[in-house]
Amino acid sequence: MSSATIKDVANECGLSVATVSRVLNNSANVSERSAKKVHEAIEKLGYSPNFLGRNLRKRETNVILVTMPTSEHSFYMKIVAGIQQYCQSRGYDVICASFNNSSEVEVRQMNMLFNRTVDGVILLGTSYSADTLNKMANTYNIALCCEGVEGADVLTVVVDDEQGGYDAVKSLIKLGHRRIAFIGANDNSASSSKRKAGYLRALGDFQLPVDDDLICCGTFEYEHGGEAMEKLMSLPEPPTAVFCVSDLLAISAVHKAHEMGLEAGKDIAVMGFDNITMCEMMLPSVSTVEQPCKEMGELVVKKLLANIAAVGGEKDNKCYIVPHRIILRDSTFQIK
Amino acid sequence: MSSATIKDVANECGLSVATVSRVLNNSANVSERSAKKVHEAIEKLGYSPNFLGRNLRKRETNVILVTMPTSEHSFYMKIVAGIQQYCQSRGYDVICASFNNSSEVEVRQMNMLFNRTVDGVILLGTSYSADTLNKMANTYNIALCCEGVEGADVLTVVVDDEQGGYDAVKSLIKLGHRRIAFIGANDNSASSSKRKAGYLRALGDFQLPVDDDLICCGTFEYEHGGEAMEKLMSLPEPPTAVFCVSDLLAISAVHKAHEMGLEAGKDIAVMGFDNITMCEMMLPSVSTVEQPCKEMGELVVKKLLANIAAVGGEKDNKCYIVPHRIILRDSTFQIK
DNA sequence: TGCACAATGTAAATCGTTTACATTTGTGCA
DNA sequence: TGCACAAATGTAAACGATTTACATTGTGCA
Repeated sequence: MSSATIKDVANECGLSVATVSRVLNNSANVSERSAKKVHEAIEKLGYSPNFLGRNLRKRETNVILVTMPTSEHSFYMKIVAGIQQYCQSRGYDVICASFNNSSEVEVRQMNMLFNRTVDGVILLGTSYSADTLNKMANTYNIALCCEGVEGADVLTVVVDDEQGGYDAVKSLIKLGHRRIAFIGANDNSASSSKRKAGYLRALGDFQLPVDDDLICCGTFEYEHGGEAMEKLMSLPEPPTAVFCVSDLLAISAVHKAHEMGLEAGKDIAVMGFDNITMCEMMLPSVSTVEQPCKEMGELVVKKLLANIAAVGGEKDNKCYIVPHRIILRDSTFQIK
Repeated sequence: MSSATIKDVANECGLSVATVSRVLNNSANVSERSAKKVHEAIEKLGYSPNFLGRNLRKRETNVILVTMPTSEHSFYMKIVAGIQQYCQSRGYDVICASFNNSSEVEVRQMNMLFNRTVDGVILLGTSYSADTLNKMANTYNIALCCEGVEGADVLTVVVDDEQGGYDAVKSLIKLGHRRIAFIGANDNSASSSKRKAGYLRALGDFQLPVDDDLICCGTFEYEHGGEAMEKLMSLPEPPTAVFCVSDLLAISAVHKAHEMGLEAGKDIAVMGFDNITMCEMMLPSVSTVEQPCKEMGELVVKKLLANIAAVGGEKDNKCYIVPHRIILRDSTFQIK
């Protein structure tokens, strides 16, 4: 538990630092006898290599930064778990940083990429424009996950949000619902606006009318779900089902319904998106469109590390679509 | 957005590297005119100092590592938010890493401290023994938060768990409950065992009998809450209230009660600990003992940074107690 | 003019590691 | 035995910044 250097190890075992370094990096051309001596010295001194020195020389850090708008959504942490798992097996470390929805803080954090504190960044949502992202991707290794940016030719891993929205609404229709509301963020969010497009396409496919009163666009904040729900259920002809673009909004809607004396899963069907852990814990449990968080995290970091390893070569800037899945629980029900 | 070096900056503004460095480090004896020129050059080149080079020389990294048993509990992320906020204002960065309840991974992560990749570590729960922690604290800067370790003379920030348990149970007693159960982890967890001690003291103070059938020790896992609840409510004489050592366990208990046809807040009172965001979102909302997460995070990192700054001096290894607060919501009720 | 002092430059050392290149050692074969 | 060649090891520069001793220049004031 000390701070021995490679020099100390070299002295201890009577070899040069170069040889010690070679042993450390499993390079060829080291005799077994020397390797053994080095390992003994390392053991004895409790030596572990200093990352700063190593990385300064190697011009890489083996650290991946994950940035997110807020760290308090368990959805993000699920993705981080997937990223971490894959990184662990590849000798990379993961830094998480949330920029609290402040683009100023986000810029500050991205400096870690520019000054080579980290080898790559995965953005779980961003305030950067497609243009800026494209420029960054030229020089540095970045990737988007969960939340794509229209027009950004950057490595991206997302579910098919439009299809997810479509499938969610279709499943409500299959349950007999005809008057289905939408609660989402505004169209600045790519994911929200695509899920809305899916909602509209499903209505169209099943010859259901689009009623603007049933479409509530606002933010991803918890409060918006309840406010929208209150408005919806006070309509002369309220919906029998609500599709929300996030589980948090759905839970807020369930909550507000309860306050209004309505029971989700009986008086009103509520469907979310993401499948955060809370969905199962809620009473009633919340139906949703599952995003395979862990798999998304693993995939995005796998591709990102491949880009980092591809020194001179062409980088992968494709958009990967991972499969979503409808999960019906107690907050939705069949209309008789 | 390039990777200019301090040399490039020096060339750009026609000054020497030394002067640029002096400006960067706010050292005295630099004319305003030069400082201005340097800043302009920095601006123009988009320069930011290479973290590795700087910190290798300065023997510090300005990074704090926060380790936790799992990243998927929002409770931890609330504390991290507090830590981050304070660090941001002090020019420190925060790394989060969860060791997934594996002491092997935890050891691996702590290497970041030993090889000087980070300046200090805050442990939100640990598998290290008091002995090992004490040894570490001799050479390195570490702190415990939320979960203390008995016998560890290490900087610590916690609530008074015993008193928290006491107050929770006392508040249930004040609501008229006489038969109160306990759901907790086993006594390896300092926090759980202290909260249990508080539970027992409260029963004693109010002359209520201790019934071993009402004491369910297991783990912090979600499942344990439900299992314990099932056992409790199947007793010949079931409790009218349950105190759980975490909100997650409480929510699990509420859930199981529901499955058994019992309504928390009406048929059985349930009280948790922590005040995670989910408490307010649940139906019924969950009564709890609040831990001031953000304040705890700020306090622990403030003290840790002070220790880091105190180069030669004596380190602060005190245990700071922050105030908890009882919050009564819908999952508890007055017995008539 | 000359002295003191502030501002700046020069250049080397340093942090811990990796690595290109140089050197030594060892082995097999003629 | 001696030579060639490979294997093993050593040497020293490099990575990018900071720090420092020392040298130089410029400025104001007595």
